[in-house]
Amino acid sequence: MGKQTLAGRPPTERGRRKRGTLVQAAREEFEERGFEETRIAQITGRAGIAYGSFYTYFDSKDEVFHEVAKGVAGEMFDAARSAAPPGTAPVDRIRYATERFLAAYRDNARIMQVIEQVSPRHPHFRTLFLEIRGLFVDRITSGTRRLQEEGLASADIDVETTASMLGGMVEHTARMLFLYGEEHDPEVVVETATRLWARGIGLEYGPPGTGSQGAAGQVD
Amino acid sequence: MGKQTLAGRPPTERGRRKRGTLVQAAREEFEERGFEETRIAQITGRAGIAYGSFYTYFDSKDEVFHEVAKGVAGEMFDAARSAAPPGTAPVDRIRYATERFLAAYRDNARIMQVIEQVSPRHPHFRTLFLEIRGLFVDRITSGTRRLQEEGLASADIDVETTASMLGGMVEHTARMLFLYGEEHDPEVVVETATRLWARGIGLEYGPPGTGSQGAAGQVD
Amino acid sequence: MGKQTLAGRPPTERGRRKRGTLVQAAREEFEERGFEETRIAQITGRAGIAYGSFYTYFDSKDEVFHEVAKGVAGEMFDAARSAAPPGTAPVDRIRYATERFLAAYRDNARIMQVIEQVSPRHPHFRTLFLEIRGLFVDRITSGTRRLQEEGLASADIDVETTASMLGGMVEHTARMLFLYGEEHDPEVVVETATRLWARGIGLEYGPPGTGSQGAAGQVD
Amino acid sequence: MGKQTLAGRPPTERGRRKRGTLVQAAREEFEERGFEETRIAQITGRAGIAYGSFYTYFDSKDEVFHEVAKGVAGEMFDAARSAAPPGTAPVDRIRYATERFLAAYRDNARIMQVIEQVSPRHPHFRTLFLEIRGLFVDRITSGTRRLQEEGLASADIDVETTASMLGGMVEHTARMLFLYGEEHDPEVVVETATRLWARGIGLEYGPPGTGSQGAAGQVD
DNA sequence: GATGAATGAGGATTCATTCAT
DNA sequence: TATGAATGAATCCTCATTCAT
Repeated sequence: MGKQTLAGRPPTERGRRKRGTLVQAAREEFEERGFEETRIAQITGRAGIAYGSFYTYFDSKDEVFHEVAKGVAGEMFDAARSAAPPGTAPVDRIRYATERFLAAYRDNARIMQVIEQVSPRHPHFRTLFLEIRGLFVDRITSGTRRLQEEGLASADIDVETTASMLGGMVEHTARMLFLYGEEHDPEVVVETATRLWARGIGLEYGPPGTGSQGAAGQVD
Repeated sequence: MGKQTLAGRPPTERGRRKRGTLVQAAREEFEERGFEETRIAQITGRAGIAYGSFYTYFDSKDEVFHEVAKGVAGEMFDAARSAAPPGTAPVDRIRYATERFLAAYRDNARIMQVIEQVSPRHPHFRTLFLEIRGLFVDRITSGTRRLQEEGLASADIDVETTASMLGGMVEHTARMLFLYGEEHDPEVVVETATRLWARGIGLEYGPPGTGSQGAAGQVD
Repeated sequence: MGKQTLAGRPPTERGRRKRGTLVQAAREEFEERGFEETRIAQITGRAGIAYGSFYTYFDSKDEVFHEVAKGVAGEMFDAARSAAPPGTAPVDRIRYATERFLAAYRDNARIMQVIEQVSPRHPHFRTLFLEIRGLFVDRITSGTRRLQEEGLASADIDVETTASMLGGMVEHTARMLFLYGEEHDPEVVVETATRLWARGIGLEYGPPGTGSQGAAGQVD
Repeated sequence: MGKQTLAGRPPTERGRRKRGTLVQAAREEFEERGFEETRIAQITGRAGIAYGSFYTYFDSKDEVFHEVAKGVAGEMFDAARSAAPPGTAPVDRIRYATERFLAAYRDNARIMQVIEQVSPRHPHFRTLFLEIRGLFVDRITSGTRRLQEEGLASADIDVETTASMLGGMVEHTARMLFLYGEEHDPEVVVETATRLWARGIGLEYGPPGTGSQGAAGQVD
């Protein structure tokens, strides 16, 4: 990939815009039909660009997909890094993280699914997919460790496994909500997740605003 | 589908056997390569049957896949229905259900993933996939309701949402374990899941064999 | 090349015939348009076979070309091996070899040219091309050596170089005749070639039938 | 061809230089890859000129090739016209012509081959190719005629055919040497060619410097 | 004039399905 | 029924040429 195409960094502003249009169009097509079923002609058609021009900006279908996936990873990473303001109570931190994750997933669920579909046969995407997930789980892991140190979370749990499962719980819920149209009251989902998470690690759960604990703990 | 082929119920014993061989071969190929990447020639090759004979038993590639999926659904349904013996303590029932689910998923994870891959564009498989999942969630729902009635589980939780999330938690864990090779001690996984589940619904969690409650409750 | 196509040895008689038809059609198209300009559709069209069926017999355009070239090489090798009957006088042997070569080249000139065209970028064909030529030159070399031993040909010539040049002379003449339509009386060409060849290696040249020497020498 | 582009005669000095650069770059690319495989982008890349500018100087890929071929023809024509100094002995003239031809061919062999490759489907190049060759053969023809008139060469040979074959012999040798890497001692090649040529037309052959004849004859 | 992006026809190959034996 | 060859639509990618800056 790369050759003499602009693949990567087009010099002109106009080129950059056009490339962006293609990436967006590609993302939408991939979301609607999956990677294999998406035709170059559909992408260029949606972008309002000539067929051949696709290859001015990308060397192959794989390459646009890489680009799309890169963007998604960026968005998800940003979401994973966002933390509640200092001084927030532990349970509220959990609630905050859950809301954040669900919001990020809502916008990216479809394309994440396509990335996952592709991943079994494309190690690169498999890795990317696991990295996105890993970042979330790591946040939960370190947050939980801190709560243990502060004596707020149970000391006898396997933090890694617990974090993996709690993260998975929220992720799976996001999938059911945004990919399979399972219907739940969003508020209830957040509260249920927060309760299961908090109680699961031994925190006293209280509904939003209760501030049932001091402001000491941190989820991430 | 159907035409004048035997698609469905071949009359002779020999035909039935051949059909079964094809379904098994198809399942293996689908697991290894996904639906799109699997070629009819690979299926017949693996089954040791002539290329053209495939169409004696099935009208299309879609049809074998239906057949494969039907089998998987059956296995998963059986697993979902299995319950701990009467008199088992609630936490042990949860543990039992978790173990059962993980075991069933281990054997079917790859093909389940393919079914899921196909589901966005094939309503039939989407439905099937949701039914399999729904059955598990329903078991959890009714089990939890019973525990509430017995005063063992928290009364203030949204049972449907909670069941969906707990089921999702275990399912997601199974995916990570069996599809993405995440490594966890199986015992720890089961115990962590059981703890999160039990505590989440307000049960007192105790390690296996503790029998921390009377034998009254039922998870399913 | 080879995969699961019949590439090489089709089992049924009917298949073999069809394959042969394709090879012949391909040869004709290659002769008319060269390798690059020949389209699969032209080959199948000429053969009266469906487009896709081409790939039942060959894995690629390259492969038919290999097949065609193999046939040509066989014909040329046969021509190179043919020798005048024992007892033929040296000059008559030269005349015989020249006639034989020209006849063989006449039938294969066009396709030989295509093989040559392709050879710069396809080592396989380059080798094949050089082997065909090499065989002719070797025959001349050994024939000339024998004549030297018998004291009929000059002893002071570099046999290898001489053979290469005499062979090239006849080959080049064949090219001009059959590829570029240069017009010469065939009889005159053969006589001129024979004279230049004979005199060049120091033989006494006499017109056909003269039998100017005893029956001792051998060109090959 | 022609339109309103400068195709042909760019007015400014700078334009002429640029055009020349392109022709040279084109020649090198054609030599390395052949006509079909050469891309406009490769030519402009090598020339260090913008892609689009190619069409400022030429109307098409064919046109640069014409230009390249024209240059080659010029060089070859010059070589063909060069003759040994007056007073050189016939055999030395032959030797001289052979050396000249080989030297000219060495520098142009690759591009000549490309011209030949293209010629079957481009009458223009076919003609050009035949003209280059024709010029050499004509020189040989007239030289031989003169030797016949002087009683030095056999009177009973068909001069046209003989000239064609002798020219072809040297040309073919050049091809083997410069295109196919056949290895021969250059001195031996020249001597062998000279001997075959001289003896073939009935001249007494003597090694270089021998000056076996008076200085009367002329090869061209 | 110079530049390099835009255009779209063209072509090799794949493969589910059909069909003749 | 069994077999495997036949079919041809479908798709990705290439690249000479055109054209807007």
